[in-house]
Amino acid sequence: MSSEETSSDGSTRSPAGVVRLRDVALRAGCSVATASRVLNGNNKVGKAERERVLAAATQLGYVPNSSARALRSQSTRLVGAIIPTLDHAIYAKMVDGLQEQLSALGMSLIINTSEYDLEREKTQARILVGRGVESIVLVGTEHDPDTTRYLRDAGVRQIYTYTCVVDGGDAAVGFDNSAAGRMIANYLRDLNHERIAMIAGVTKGNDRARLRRDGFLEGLEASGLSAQDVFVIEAPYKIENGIHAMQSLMQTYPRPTAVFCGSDILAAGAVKYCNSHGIRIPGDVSIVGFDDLEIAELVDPSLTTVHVPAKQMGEHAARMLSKTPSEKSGHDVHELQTRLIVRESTGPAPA
Amino acid sequence: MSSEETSSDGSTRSPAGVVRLRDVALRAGCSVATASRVLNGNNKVGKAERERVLAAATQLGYVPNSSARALRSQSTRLVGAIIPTLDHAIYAKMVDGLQEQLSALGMSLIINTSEYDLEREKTQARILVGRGVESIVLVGTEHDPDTTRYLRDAGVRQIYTYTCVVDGGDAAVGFDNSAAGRMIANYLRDLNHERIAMIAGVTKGNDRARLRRDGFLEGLEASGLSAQDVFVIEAPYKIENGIHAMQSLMQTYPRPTAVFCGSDILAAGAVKYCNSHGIRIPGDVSIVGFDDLEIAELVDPSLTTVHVPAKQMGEHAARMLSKTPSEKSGHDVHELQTRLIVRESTGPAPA
DNA sequence: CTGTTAGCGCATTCAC
DNA sequence: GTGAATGCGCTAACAG
Repeated sequence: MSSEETSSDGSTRSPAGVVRLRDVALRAGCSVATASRVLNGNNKVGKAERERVLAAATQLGYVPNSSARALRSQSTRLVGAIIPTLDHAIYAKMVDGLQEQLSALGMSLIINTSEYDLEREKTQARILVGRGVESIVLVGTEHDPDTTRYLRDAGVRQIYTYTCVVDGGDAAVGFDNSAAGRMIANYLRDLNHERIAMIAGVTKGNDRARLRRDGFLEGLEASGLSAQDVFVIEAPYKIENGIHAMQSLMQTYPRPTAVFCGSDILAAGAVKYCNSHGIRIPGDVSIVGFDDLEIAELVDPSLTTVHVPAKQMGEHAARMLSKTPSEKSGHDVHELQTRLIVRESTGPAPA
Repeated sequence: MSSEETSSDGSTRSPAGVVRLRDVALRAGCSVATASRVLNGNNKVGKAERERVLAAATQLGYVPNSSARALRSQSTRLVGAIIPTLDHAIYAKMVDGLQEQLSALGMSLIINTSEYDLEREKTQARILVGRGVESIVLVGTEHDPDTTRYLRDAGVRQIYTYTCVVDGGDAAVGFDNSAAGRMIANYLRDLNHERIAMIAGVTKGNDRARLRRDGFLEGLEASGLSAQDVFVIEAPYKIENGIHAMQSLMQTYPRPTAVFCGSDILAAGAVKYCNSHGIRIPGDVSIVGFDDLEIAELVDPSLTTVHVPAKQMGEHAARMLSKTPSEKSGHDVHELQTRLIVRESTGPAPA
């Protein structure tokens, strides 16, 4: 049995009605090679021939088979991204920007989620390599050494995001988490807070959370406060965790007068706890978030937080990817600026 | 020049360090055909041979080249999704669930965004077909006829989400937007509200927004209220739009005592407006949202809203995709249940 | 400028 | 059961 059918107009088509390059060439009266050249913008083709090919392609609605193209040319224009989860606006925004730019640059994006698990990340990386991605966008600098090595061996470019540290990767676009932490430390100290606590994200396998915390503690030390006295609770980025962590903190003695949260999500939970327990913000306690998500403006009082340009980060990563690595000599780091957004949730330490 | 290198152990590898099936076969001491059979679960292979192949594959870290596999087998195990934007939790959650299940089922996901533009959606669909996706997940039932026809001609399955209406598609997983609208109408009427308004999403090109509105108006009519008297404002799902729309509504006379918002985002804006203008919720006005996002619980007062099982929707879509269409006779619709979540933002109409 | 030729890596038919 | 041979659709080298 033949896998082809001969339709009434004499052309030969695949069963699914998919138009192949051969069909275009047939209609244009040239060889597939010529048709291929035209469709790939190769200049060395006669004007008349070129026009006929273009016309045929349009009329037939030709769409190149990217599997074949990829197999042959070793170029897929495919990029992969492995992020912790899409169910967190800070990552969804980044991916949104990444996708948008990539699409404009003629590349496609395959996404996978790791659920903050470096093991899972490794598995997903292998899958993406199998899919033929030429680059891979990862979150943060900390990864399983196997992952990094594997990707390097496979010739896949690694772009780290939300960080400025390239380490084993090829490029990074993000911001200085440690400096952001220090900035908050200074801000709270300038408001005369002395009893300060932090609700951090889980630092295991998460360098962003760790650097934020460390930078914060460093900043406090530098201002004459002992980091020993700073109570730090770690919790996954969920509202309930913010609530419970704040509850724990409010039961310590002496109570902190300021709490820095590693994410607006945690901060929103903290605010919720205070509101429902008669703890005034910022009268009794000041709360600082991180990320500047929509919720920062919606909670009452609105959150003082650190703005993270997530979408721009994704867009910039896409642009980095569109450049061939050779254009860039060695490691390529692009630092974006975070900035403190002062709203209603912070104030001077109570007298 | 050869494109291969002979490494010290005598095996032949591609320059990029990628392991091919040939390498596995070589190490296992069999032909590529046998290796292929083993790796594809073909039964007709001797036990000893099978074990050796499996071992070799593991040791070498073999990952099949999916371009080659796709080209040969005409099966890519690739699915595409076109959603309005990732910068809206309701879609990000769905994609999160979709991706997770797809990954577990050995399929990969390419995402594209349309920004609520049906023209853009058409373009993205062509790109995805070129990428070889076997199915495509779309949001809603309303699409450019060209898109629908094109996908059908290309043999690509269309799964619609957030809706129960298949129309030109092959399957749908979602909920009854119209029924949800009616449910809210009944709920507000039971609370004795008579002056009722709505802040809807943009209905052009968005059947979900339109059905929600129409169902709501139908429900009000059925309860004896004239839809003529119901003021409806349309606005994109942005907080500021919720603020401005609420401002407009509060300047009408007589003021509505209840406002149904087509999204929690709009509702959150509405709440924010009221809070900053001394309008009591629900004392002066009741507000109902839609989606049940995290913000619904964070705003003060917390939002009465309609719960939409976005993540489950994505998960279910993935499962539908894993079944071959032939297993399902014709159109396949899966309806998920929405439910009313009553919180603090609603109460009886003021006397 | 254009056509002919030769694979990319893999699954699969056909012999054995 | 197993291996050799074939070609999926396309691009790139090589002739002409």
